[in-house]
Formats: sequence, structure tokens, C-alpha cells
Amino acid sequence: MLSIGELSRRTNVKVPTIRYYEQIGLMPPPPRTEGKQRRYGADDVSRLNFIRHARDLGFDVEAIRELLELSEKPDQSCAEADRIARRHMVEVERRIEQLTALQAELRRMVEECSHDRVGECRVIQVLADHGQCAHERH
Amino acid sequence: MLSIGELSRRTNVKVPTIRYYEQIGLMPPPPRTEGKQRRYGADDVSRLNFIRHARDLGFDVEAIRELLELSEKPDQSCAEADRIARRHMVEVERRIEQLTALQAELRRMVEECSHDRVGECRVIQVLADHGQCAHERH
DNA sequence: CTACAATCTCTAGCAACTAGAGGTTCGAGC
DNA sequence: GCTCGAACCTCTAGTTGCTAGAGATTGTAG
Repeated sequence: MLSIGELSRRTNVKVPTIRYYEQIGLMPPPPRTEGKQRRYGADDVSRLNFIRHARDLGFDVEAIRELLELSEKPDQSCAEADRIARRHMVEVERRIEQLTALQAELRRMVEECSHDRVGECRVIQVLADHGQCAHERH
Repeated sequence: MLSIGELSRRTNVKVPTIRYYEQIGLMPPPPRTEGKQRRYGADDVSRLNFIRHARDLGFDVEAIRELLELSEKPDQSCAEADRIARRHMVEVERRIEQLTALQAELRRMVEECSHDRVGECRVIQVLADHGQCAHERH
């Protein structure tokens, strides 16, 4: 049996975060020692790795909750897991596009700056007047 | 003089958000009517547009605070504004790279899925085992 | 002058943690 | 067996940038 610190070291998830995951129901409440300290088993390591990996890939807690539930029913169709992953993929795609447009605007702003006084600073000017932006929306 | 609702309509910043900006010191406390309702002038419209635009470009409140301060000193060198914008640009760049790597991983995961049972689902498998990922870090 | 939309302040909530206070337990070394 | 310090415990509050309500007051059109 592992202490919470040992579990933390093996999964690279911080101790308070593990307790937090327990609190919000991502991790099941583990058995305790007589002194009320948490003790974990191999299953907990797997589950927490799963959570960690999904978080790293940007899934939110709700999605992870669903994915965890699914992973416990190996006989069910995986269409749902697919749907969750795809939905998230679309979200990420959208975010990348957004950031890329934004990046272009920022670059233009910085490149056009003459590095002189604030009064002539392109950065400040553009911020003050959206009309000077290349794109209508960001 | 504009009511807060009017200011909101002209800048596309929601009323509670305007009050919030006042609270955190991005917007100055405006004069009030006898009944304590806020009244705004043209300068406030400009300032709020500046803030809105900077937020849209992803600057955080602290950066905006600095940029606003700078914009009030037109004679100062704009090196600082440059620095802030560049710093932010680097951040955005990094975020895009991160998301792109993540996106690739997600796509691979979804594409390799056989759409069968959860037991064979690539999505679930990959999440459960980071070793099946193309990249070490994400 | 009345009705009602808009405003006011205040508190609490969101996501996903992180930080700290103040107290208890575990386990290695003697 | 005993001690001591690291690790653990619970609880509350803070982070960012808002958003959502409650319940009261004000502005204004008809």
C-alpha cells in the first residue's frame, strides 16, 4: 500500500491535487490507516495516471469523469468515448485557430512599432483603435 | 454623459464587467448622479475600448494595467510597451505549439480507434497508458 | 404620477487547482 | 521503547476574469 506522497511521486500529481480529485469524486476514497492516513493500491496508480494523462491532453474534469466511467465497462460500444475525444479535438482546433489569428495581429503590431516614443507607438495605437486591426473579429 | 448600459452597448463590454473593471482599478470611478448611478464620458469609451481590445488579444489584466499607464505618457520611450507585447507574443506562441502537439496526439488517438467495444478502444487505451503516446511530454 | 426597465450593492459561484494554518501520525535511528 | 522530524491530516481562503443572482433604489416614458 502506498502513502499519498508515494502515489504522488509515481504519478507526478501533487498531493493536494490528489486529495482534490477525491473530493470531486474523480478518485475513490481510499482506505485509511488507524491514524486516518490514506493508503492506495495499484488500481489507484492506474486511475490517477489515466486522469493525469487526460488532463495533460486538455480534457476537462467532466469529460474525464465520463471517460473513466466508460473505461470501466469494456463491453460497451466505444462510440461515446469517440464522441468525447472528437468534441474535445474540435475545441482544441478552434482554440488554435483563434490563437493563430491573434498571434498574427500581435506580430504585426510589434513589427510596425518604430521603437520611439509612446505617442507614436504602434502597439499602443492599435490597442486604442481596433479599426487598425487586420481582422474584424478576435 | 452615458449610463453604464449605454457605455456597455458602445463597447460591447457587459455591465457587470465594467463595474468589475472599476473595482480592480482598470477603469476610474466615474462621477455619479444624485441617485448614485454612474455617468461616463468619451474618455471612458476610449479607455474601455482599449481594455476590451487588449483582452481580446489575450493580454492579462496586469499587462493591461501597465499598457494603460504607458499610454498616458506619450513622451516616454515605448520600449516597455514593446517588451510587454513581445512577452505576450512569446506566451501565445508557446501555447500554440503546445496545443498543436496535443492536437496531433488527439487525432492519432481518434483515428486509430476501431469504433468497436470500449475494451479495444484506442482512446481509452492511450489515456490509460502514456507509453502509447508519440511524444514524451505534453 | 405611475409603471417598469435599468441601475445599485453585495455575496457567491465557476474551473482546477494552490497555499497556508494549525494539528496529528508515521517510521527511522538510537 | 522513545524521540523527532518529515509527512500526513482537515479546513479555509486565494488565484483569474469574470458571471449570476438577491433585494433594494433610481431614471424615465407615457
